[in-house]
Amino acid sequence: MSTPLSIKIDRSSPIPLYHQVVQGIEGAIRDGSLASGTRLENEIELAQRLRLSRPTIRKAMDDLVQSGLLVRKRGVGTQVVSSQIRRHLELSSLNDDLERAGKKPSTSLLSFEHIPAPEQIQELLSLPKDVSVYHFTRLRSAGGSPLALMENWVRDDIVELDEKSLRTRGLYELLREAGVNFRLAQQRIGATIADGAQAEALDTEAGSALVTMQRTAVDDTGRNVETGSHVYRADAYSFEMTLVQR
Amino acid sequence: MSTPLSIKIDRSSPIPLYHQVVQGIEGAIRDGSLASGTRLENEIELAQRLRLSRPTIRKAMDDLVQSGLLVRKRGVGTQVVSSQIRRHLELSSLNDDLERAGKKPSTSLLSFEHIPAPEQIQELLSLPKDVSVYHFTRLRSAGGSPLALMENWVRDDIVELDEKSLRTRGLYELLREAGVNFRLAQQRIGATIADGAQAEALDTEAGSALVTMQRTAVDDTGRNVETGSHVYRADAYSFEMTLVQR
DNA sequence: GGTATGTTTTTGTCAGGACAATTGGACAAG
DNA sequence: CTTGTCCAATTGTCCTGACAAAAACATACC
Repeated sequence: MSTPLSIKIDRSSPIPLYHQVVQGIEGAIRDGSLASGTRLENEIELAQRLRLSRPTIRKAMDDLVQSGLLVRKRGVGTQVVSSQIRRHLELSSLNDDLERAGKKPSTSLLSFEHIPAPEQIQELLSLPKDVSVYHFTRLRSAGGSPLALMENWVRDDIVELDEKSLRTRGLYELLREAGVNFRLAQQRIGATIADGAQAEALDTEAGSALVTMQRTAVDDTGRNVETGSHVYRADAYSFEMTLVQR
Repeated sequence: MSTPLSIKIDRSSPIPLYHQVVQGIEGAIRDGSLASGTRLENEIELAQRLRLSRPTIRKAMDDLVQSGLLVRKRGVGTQVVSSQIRRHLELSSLNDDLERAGKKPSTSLLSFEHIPAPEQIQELLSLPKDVSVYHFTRLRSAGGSPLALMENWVRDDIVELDEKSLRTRGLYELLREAGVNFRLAQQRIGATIADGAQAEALDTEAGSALVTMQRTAVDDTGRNVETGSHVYRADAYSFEMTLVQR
């Protein structure tokens, strides 16, 4: 019944053992050797076969259940989840999404300023009084057609931004490079109707549907690094996510 | 520096110990005795004080980090995250806001049928050939004003539905009662503009913005139980979520 | 034939211990 | 004053072991 799983464990690797198991199972699911609905070996057997302890296996399983690839049931076993349901909603950026999809994103910088934080932004980012912000708007296109209009505020005591780097690189890429480790983001997704300016920028018509997204991102030290307000052409973008019952 | 935390552990309770710790810390954060940014005691100390093992404490912390209430850093400690973000996390949607404002949601059933599954639905739910579906549309209102138009398909080999119960009870309530344990849901959020029929049902104007959501839900045995397509008035609803970097 | 009642399988919870990796600060060296 | 080095604190990883709880299945009994 249970499918034997071939995973290589490299004990000299710097990658934690449990994560090697995660990668192994993830890979097996992706390349089809673990079909959806298959029952895995039980934890104890798997642990013995890989010469790992049961807690290590369980830690790996926990991660996979959390990311929605496996389903566990006491007394029954662990199954690969239905293949319709898959992946998503990581803390990623539009830029990452597009690159992953193999589309070449391009960005044009519509405005850029370095200013004292407006009151509302100061509150949103919980800024000390003396910290200023970068404020800029960008237009992101993929495959030649405009996709998103993005307005962002970034505190200036963490990273130094300039127009040139924003033209060529993604914001999250730049922040990560500056040593920012994102931990949390809070976002709200809604809808609106394109006004004249938005329609023109996005090469669509006033009155067409737009997806709106506001996001505030927090780094590992608890600072609110960035907040932004984005609009996407609804005919070209939607948010996909997998929710896991805990 | 670290704040001493008073949590009661009841070893005779059926609630797992680690979850009692989760509840305790959650409570302390919510009622303000653990202010945002506070550093917790370190894991070992906390474990000793509560007379629990470190793995148990860690399991609790894992859950709290996952749900976005805590942030950990090796060599440094564990902190309560910014209250700004937390506030958003609690008001999870405008719908909740409405409920909290004392406006009771109500539902009316607009259509109901029990039919063989259309091809597209059969595929979405991975249905065997002989399974039929319930197909119905509902209108959800809050405080007297319409909020959402919901169209759903449910496979008929898991639960028996009728018009009467759908008028008075929520769909998920009915499914849970029938013994369905949800584990996963995949959803897609986008935007559109209201057509004539939608506008009329939602008491708004054609051409106004709507938030769209398609969802497919999976139970603990891996079956796709339900799929639905909902539209919300954008001026009354948005999706709010907290993403956690893993 | 149907209904209890065990029995087995499997995941869930919990303990205690050991060492590794990272961070931040103190302190010394240049 | 800057840079490098070491140390202490703290979380991260991994192990062994044990028992509880739930589910599925087989068996015995009426």
